[in-house]
Amino acid sequence: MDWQTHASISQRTANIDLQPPDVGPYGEGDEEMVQHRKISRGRYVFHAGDRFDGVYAIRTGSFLTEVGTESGQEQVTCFYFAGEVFGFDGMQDNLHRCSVRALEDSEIYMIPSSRVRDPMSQSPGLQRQLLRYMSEEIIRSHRLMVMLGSMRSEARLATFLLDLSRRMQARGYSPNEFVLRMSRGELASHLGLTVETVGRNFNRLQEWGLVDVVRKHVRLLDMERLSALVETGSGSASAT
Amino acid sequence: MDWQTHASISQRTANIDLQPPDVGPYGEGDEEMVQHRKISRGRYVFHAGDRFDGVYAIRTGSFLTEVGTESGQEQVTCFYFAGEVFGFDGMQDNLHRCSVRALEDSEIYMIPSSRVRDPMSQSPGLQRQLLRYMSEEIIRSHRLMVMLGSMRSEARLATFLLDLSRRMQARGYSPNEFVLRMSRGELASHLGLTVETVGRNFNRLQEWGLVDVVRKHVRLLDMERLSALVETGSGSASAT
DNA sequence: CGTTGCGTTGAATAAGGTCAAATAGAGTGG
DNA sequence: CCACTCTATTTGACCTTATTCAACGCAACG
Repeated sequence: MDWQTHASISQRTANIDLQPPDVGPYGEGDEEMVQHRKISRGRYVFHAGDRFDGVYAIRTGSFLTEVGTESGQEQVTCFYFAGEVFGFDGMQDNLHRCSVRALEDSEIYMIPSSRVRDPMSQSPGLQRQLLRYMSEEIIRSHRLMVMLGSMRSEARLATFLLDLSRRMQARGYSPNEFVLRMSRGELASHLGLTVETVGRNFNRLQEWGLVDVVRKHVRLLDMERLSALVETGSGSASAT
Repeated sequence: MDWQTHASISQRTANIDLQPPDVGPYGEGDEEMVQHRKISRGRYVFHAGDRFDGVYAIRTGSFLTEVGTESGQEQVTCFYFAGEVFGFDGMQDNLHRCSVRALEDSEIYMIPSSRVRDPMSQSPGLQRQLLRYMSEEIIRSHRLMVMLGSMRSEARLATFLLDLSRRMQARGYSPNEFVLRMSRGELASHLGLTVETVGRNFNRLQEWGLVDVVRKHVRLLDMERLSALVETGSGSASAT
């Protein structure tokens, strides 16, 4: 393991900051023991079954979590991007229940379990931030459940694109134009669809003039109608 | 609001205890400020949009959370039973994002946000317990996403029944025989299916000899094959 | 070039949804 | 206790949607 210890985390990349205009994930005081690590594309941060050592904050890059369906195949549950934090699933009983894989060459910090767990050894800032991130993850998964449960395929894809757009904007990037870091297969798994259906739906959204898709490059042309599609479930009908 | 203040929480009901054989949700020391409240069937603990005041531990009864799909209809995301804790979704920005409704006459404790958030004002026991519950909720929602994403209807129902069985057992009840607290409609919403499909699948599982269902009363006859159904997705084929 | 991994396209199929009607309980008042 | 009502649940016929399975296209790369 190529862990390094850093005295400061102030070197984190420019336009990437945490969503809440707050303290940052590491408190202000003692950053001595925060560890820093590079992960190259396709490599795992941890696997399901691994011991929980701490949670991870993404400095650059992006990741996905997959959960084994016990019948062999893995399903993608979440994506995480720079500035976000993952690994909370291991706190239940010191064992990770999902695997986390890098979608591209990335850099992360680990916040050791001792600092996560022991209220005395941590700054109030860190404590509050972690609770916020966990809460956010719970909210997001509730939303995803609604999506998977009651929406049809185009609406699922539209929801995903809008969520991505929001997160991109929060990170200081354009909300209208971005590059998908994941493959069609990973996306399909995440949305609970097949690759074919995802592809066909990209086509359909393009035909309707809502998006412009070239391979992994996506441009959102009509956020208005994209949102309407999510809410009403209606297709090409103009819902202004 | 019919809140009452109790000096002790030792009066909690007999065979209901927290899953981890641990300290209990309130630490050991200062229980002075833990508040106790009755909620009758159909009433809400809080609605989406309400201010976050704290998290809630269930003393008796059961609850469900619903999330609005912005197109009017609500979808059931989770069920909670005695001994479990809910309300973490509000910690993100002091606003609840889902509503929680009592499935039967129930009793809950509130743990105020001040005690949840401020690491200095709380016992280490409470702190660790809350993190555990949040972690558990994250794990559970990942499982649910897998279920909603990649399983077909019978497998979803089977998964739900097995999860329920596990939770019943954890609370000291029979894992093979229990009463569903929720309506078919609520269950269908939770599983991302229609009431008709849920009903038909109960029939199918009964025809296959896996369960015995009479209205809300459920008996699991063959956990073995029920699990196999989840894992393989195979139907009536004997998969021993 | 040929190969390999991804992504797209098309036709057939099956799973689940939709709609409408029948049935069964639970609650109410006589 | 019985009729009546209201709601929840079940059943059946039909239809929409997404999957399945197969073939094809297209870059990237040796």
